[in-house]
Amino acid sequence: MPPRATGSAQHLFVSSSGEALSRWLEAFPKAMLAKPSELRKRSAIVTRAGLVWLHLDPNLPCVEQLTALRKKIGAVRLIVLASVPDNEDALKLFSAGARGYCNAHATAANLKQIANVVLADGLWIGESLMKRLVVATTGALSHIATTTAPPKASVDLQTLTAREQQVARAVAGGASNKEVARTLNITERTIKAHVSAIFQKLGARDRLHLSLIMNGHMTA
Amino acid sequence: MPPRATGSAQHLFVSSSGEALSRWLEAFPKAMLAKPSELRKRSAIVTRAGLVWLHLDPNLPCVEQLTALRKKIGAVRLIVLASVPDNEDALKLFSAGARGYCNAHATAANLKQIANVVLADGLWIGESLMKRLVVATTGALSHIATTTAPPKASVDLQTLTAREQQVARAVAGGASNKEVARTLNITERTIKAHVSAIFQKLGARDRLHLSLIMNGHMTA
DNA sequence: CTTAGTACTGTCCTTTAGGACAATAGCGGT
DNA sequence: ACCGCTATTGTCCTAAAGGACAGTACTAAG
Repeated sequence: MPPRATGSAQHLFVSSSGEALSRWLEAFPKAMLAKPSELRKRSAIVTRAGLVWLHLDPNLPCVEQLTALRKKIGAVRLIVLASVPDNEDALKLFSAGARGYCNAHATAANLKQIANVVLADGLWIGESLMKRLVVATTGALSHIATTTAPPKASVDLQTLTAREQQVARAVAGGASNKEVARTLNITERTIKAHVSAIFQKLGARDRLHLSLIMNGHMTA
Repeated sequence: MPPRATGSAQHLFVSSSGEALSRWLEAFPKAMLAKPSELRKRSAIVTRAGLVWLHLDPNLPCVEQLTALRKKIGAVRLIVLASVPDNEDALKLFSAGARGYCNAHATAANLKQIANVVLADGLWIGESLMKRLVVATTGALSHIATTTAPPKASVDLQTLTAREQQVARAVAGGASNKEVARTLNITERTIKAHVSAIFQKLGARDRLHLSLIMNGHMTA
């Protein structure tokens, strides 16, 4: 069976606030919204061809939220959106049947990518968690210092020009536009231009997201 | 970036016998074949846009086969094909950096599906293993999670109050003040107060620095 | 020569961030 | 009851950030 296209799938966003982040609707304009409390019985809102996105309430235990939701909607593919991502939570949620776990502030492009993976019966694990899994045994089995080297190289910085990469590194490292401008001996305005281009190419919405992306805490 | 199509990706099958099962070539006619012994240096045969399929030799320890291969080909997406699938092995291999694990006798359609998932940065886990994850409460994965020491040795988050830690993690994860306010159901002004306190305590000068500090990219 | 890409700079404008200064309310300990 | 810590919110203000348009100059490829 060919993987279904993202666009044709039904999407249901479940959030305790009942409202969606703009990026969600940007990714899936025809998505439905609901509060956990609104989902009474086994409402067959979402079929097997769709996805359910659960936006975690940070004030409640995560696993309980998921299991409660599954009792109502049944065994559909479920992706968890966390405003405050946490690796421990992620593992529990996967054990509880989640097929994906990601930052609630992920970009629209990111959400689509995740949807594609999960719709194809894949599992989506964030970069950070994946890295911990990798480090887990490579560190335990052998104390080869090879793990120290590559914390980066996680994004296609290839799409950035040399100058843009230079700026991107500085910004991701915590420099302000003014600082970058001084060190490169060009105008702050120019830095802004580069930064905007970088955002565009990498799909970051601000410098903090850029930092997260370049440091492997978020997929571009 | 849109997920690459399966057909356009490079595929390299690594098998100790040096020959491929017919299904592999049926799925990817243009795939390359190689023995592990033939791959000497860091041959850049397969780029980031491709996939490497490692057919495990049942007579050798699986993790070693994978790590040996990774030393030669670098950090590419790698899928393990096992003639005799084993859940224990699968977990180890995922920890060692595999992005997929499946039966070597999988159908061509299956292989394509797996390729799609992994090429979209997803993770492929077999049905059996997935079931175990769902059932497991204190399985190997959670063991890894708890035993894997924080690779960043978090800062003195102790100095932060519970609420501040909550806010700090959200901010460090890329959320704006407004977003944090909404998820916590309090005013943006209050978030600012917390954020200012966090900066004070951790010695961060802005939210990006806070992110760097909390993610272990900065020692402060 | 023309076209595309890159680097650089400008102005105008809106939104966010973050600090300064201050206030109210709850909670636990002495 | 008083004190200290925490959570909450307020206003005023300055400085960054980031988008919207736009324009010039240089270079490499066609």
